[in-house]
Amino acid sequence: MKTFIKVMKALSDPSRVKIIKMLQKRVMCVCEIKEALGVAQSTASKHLKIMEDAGLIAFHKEGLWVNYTLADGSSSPYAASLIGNLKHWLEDDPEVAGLALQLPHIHREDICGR
Amino acid sequence: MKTFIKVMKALSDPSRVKIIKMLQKRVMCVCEIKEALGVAQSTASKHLKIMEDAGLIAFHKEGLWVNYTLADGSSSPYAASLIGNLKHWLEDDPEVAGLALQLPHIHREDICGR
DNA sequence: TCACTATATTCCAAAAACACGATATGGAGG
DNA sequence: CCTCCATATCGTGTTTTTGGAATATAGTGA
Repeated sequence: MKTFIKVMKALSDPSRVKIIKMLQKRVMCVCEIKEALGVAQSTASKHLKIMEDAGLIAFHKEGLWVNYTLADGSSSPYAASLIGNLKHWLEDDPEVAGLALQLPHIHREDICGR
Repeated sequence: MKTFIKVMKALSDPSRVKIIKMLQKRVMCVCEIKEALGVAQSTASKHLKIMEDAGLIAFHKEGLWVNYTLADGSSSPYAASLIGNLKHWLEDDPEVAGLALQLPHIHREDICGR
């Protein structure tokens, strides 16, 4: 029950759902996510931790950068199923569509080294 | 997005998930649910309203009783999908299994007219 | 209409979620 | 070893969620 609740809670916040939808398009680092969502860096980082605890996303470090990706689903069947559903879900949502449009113009090099 | 978040929030509480699991077995009225969960009547009623708003459950009145059932899924595709998944999910959860065992011994006539 | 009963709603206090700024951590390069 | 930078964590104030008691509502039968 606890692991299930954790996944549901993780998907109960619009910012976190938007992160999932962005990660469907490509790998992202924390500062790119913070930029896309327009939130503080600490806020982005915390959202990512919550979703990682739930088994929704994974990361691998590459020097100073931390690249976040969708989880492969091996850690939580609930997460795996929801990730699958979210492939089609919310594709027509205006906020999600807007993010998809600006995503190609967000590059980590332009954001962090400032 | 809002309707999706509503469904996720509705399923982010253990008591509400337990209600879904019980409604998979049979129709229940508010006082039966309150008894099974061991919560106040107002609490049970509020949980039910949240899930009804999310399109997860439905009710029809029968005199003073209000019978709650799982929704048919016509009001929310997200709810429909999750309800489908929850048919198999959490079947082995100890709390859910315990509820399933005591469910046959809970009758509205024994609870309310007291 | 009046009393009774199952449920809904309101009110309030406690707990959790959330966001931000500030600080800590840890890898990379000199 | 020291500095720099991307990210993580901490501390704090604010908002949302939660649960129960008390009250309101609505259906029923007399």
